[in-house]
Amino acid sequence: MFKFGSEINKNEVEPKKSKKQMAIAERHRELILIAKDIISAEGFHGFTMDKLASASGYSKGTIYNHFASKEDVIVTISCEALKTLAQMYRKAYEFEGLSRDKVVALNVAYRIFSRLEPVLFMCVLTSKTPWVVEKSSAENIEKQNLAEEMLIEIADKFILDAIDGEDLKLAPTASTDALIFANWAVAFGSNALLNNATNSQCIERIKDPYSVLYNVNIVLDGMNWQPLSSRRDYKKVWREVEQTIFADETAYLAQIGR
Amino acid sequence: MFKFGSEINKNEVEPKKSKKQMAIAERHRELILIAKDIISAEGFHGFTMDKLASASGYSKGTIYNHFASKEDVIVTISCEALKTLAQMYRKAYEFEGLSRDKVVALNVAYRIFSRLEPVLFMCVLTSKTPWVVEKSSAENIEKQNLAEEMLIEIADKFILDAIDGEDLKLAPTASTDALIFANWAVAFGSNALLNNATNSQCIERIKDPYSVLYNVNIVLDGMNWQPLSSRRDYKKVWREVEQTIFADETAYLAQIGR
DNA sequence: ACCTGAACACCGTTCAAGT
DNA sequence: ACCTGAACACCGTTCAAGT
Repeated sequence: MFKFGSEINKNEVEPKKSKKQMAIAERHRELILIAKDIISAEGFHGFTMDKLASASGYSKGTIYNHFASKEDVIVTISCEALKTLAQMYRKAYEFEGLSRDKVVALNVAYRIFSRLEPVLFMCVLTSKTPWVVEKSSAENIEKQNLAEEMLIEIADKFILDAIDGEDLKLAPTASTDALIFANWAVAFGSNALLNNATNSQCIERIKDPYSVLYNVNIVLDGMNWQPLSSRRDYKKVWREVEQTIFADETAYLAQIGR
Repeated sequence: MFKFGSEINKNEVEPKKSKKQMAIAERHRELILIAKDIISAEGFHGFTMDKLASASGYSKGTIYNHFASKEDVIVTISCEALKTLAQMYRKAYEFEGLSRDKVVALNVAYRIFSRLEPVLFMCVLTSKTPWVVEKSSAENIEKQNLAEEMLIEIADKFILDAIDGEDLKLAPTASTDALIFANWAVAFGSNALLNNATNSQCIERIKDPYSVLYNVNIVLDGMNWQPLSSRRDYKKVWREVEQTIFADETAYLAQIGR
């Protein structure tokens, strides 16, 4: 099972740290987890810097040594969320199957992530909002971009493999970036709209578990990524992915009924 | 030229109002416009209820007679934004051309809207965020849903026409809702990611004016909406739409360089 | 019935003093 | 060098008093 936080700061290139620095890094990890818990329990409005201070046992001054502002905490969580997502993408890449099956696995990963960790997903969404962007440090926004780049790099592998295996042909005017962007846009859009599905009827009617797959199929068919959805049962692939590489997560989600 | 606010409250079904009620409705319109201006000038953090009060000349108590909370103001702006967008969609529907050309027009409308009125677009995006949802009145969220339904209703016409004209075949397992959702997801996702394009490289490389069209083409090709993008120059259609029905808006955007 | 603005409570942020 | 928490400023929200 993927656990948010297990990797926080671990994969950063930071040569030889002093004991002090190690302790600070450890505290950083701790604070992010506590912040996430507060948001889970009390919502974004219930999350205050005071609560983060008292729940962690550190003073407010120390909290502000770690984060430039309240919004900075959200961006930091979002960064870590993207790293967790990257791990899941890497696992999706390991799925044994056709190149297009792997993309299905990628989208299963994204969908599971957004349901398994709604708060993290919301932090990512909220980080795209002026309310957060306006007040977060340039340095942290840069980190966020790097985390996004990392995801794009992984996504690139899926596409390059497909081109290598001749399941996909790049139009002379297109680039892999364009394809990644199309995928990203539809995945981000679908999940953002679905997770917020308050009670809009259109979305209500569409809330079946495969609606994301449906959108993905349209996009991949549009790219002419072989085999087309008319010639292969990608619902079955979706289920296979859920039951093999993401079996634990799927079982857990079924158990808590989300 | 589409002007946000010109239609505020005008198309609501509200039978015979007293003079007092008319005045209140008028003030409502006024407040929304002022709120938007403050956000434009000073950002979402610069927007405070105090400023809305003093800029409008009304007391805070009166402001709170109109809006349940600060977040409620954002949702209200978002609602009105969706109504403005609906007008633009209706105009796109009038574009003379193939059924698929009209969908291109729809997406030109959306793209123009998001550039012409970035603040409104951000209000729509921000309204999908827990920060706002948590604190807005149920009644207002309902209004937001109705505004979305209205957009969906318009979008439905584009699809039904295409089915009528046999440019598009509905798969037995699919529904028009599913197609609308796919379109909506890719449009929302593309524009959200593009408008926030801080400096992510993938997005940077892709920031040409037709990247939304590119995604739309993929989606419509995936639906097998005739004629396919390989058989028709939709860039040309996109430009035609810009230069005919949205000529004023396009000229204005070029002038201010956005 | 509607409007007002002083008053309140809460929370983000800072910084002088402490270790 | 890092930590503390009292103090400050600001802002969302309310409500008794006024018209």
